[in-house]
Amino acid sequence: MNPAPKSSEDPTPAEWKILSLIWKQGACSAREVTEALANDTEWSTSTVKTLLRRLVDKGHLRTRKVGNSFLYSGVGSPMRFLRKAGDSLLQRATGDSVAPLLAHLVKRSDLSREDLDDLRNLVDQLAEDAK
Amino acid sequence: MNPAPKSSEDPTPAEWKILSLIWKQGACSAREVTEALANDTEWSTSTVKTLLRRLVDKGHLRTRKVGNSFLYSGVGSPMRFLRKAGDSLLQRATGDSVAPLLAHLVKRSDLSREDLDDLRNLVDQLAEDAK
DNA sequence: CTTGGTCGTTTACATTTATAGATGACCGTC
DNA sequence: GACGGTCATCTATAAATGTAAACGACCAAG
Repeated sequence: MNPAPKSSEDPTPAEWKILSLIWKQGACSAREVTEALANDTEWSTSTVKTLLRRLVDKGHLRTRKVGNSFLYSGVGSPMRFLRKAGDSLLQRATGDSVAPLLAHLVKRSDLSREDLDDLRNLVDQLAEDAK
Repeated sequence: MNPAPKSSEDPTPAEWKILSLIWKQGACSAREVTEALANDTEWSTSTVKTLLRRLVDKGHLRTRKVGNSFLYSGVGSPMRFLRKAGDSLLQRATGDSVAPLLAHLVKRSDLSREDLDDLRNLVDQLAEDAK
């Protein structure tokens, strides 16, 4: 069925950096990735290209030939990855720390008023169900 | 001055597993850790001990001699680690995906009614401030 | 058509991580 | 006071990760 994602290995931290950049920017060339990352990192173009290749190998990115070079774009929805990462974060939290952790995340998230409304509705409903 | 926590390096995935276990169980002996992890993993006692040692080296665990063996317990508050992990999770999310991600986490968290109340208050206050 | 730049690919290597066997100290027991 | 079990430590090794130089194809400018 599925195009056999080959090995569904998790991205490494360095790979995450590139992957999330591409989620944010949309499809990018290797050069664009290198430049966009120049703020945080010192990665050489070779390094970036290696990481990109590994992400393609792992099935997280796909390429599209454009002129002489490639455009790299994400495969599958970011949410799939984020959920997985979020779940493992929760697994690390003990019962006592999970509520403060969520509070921290909500504060840091800078949500819009609509998002906050949605979230409140969700919380209300959960509280209802828990009754 | 300080016993030089040496390198405050982040735990690796395998180390996280042990670290969170110890947060949940409180201080544990190497044997207890091995047994508690026997559900998920196939780690030999040697492997567990290596991981424990590395966590001590990195300054994430401290030991206390008890009889012939050691008790390992966490150093510093779990929240410090969780916040850091949470922040990097958020950094991976694009603006569009952060609200659904939080919703997912809140749903998965199985919060108590009190926790839900607290969370709603937080959301209310944030909505207020955002006005 | 040679030069210089840009690309992707190949290969390389040091470090870190995962995983565990071997070793030697210690302790209770027969 | 030798024996069997339990610990922690030391040593070992394969795999993953981070980092990048070297190489060869391609193309635009002189």
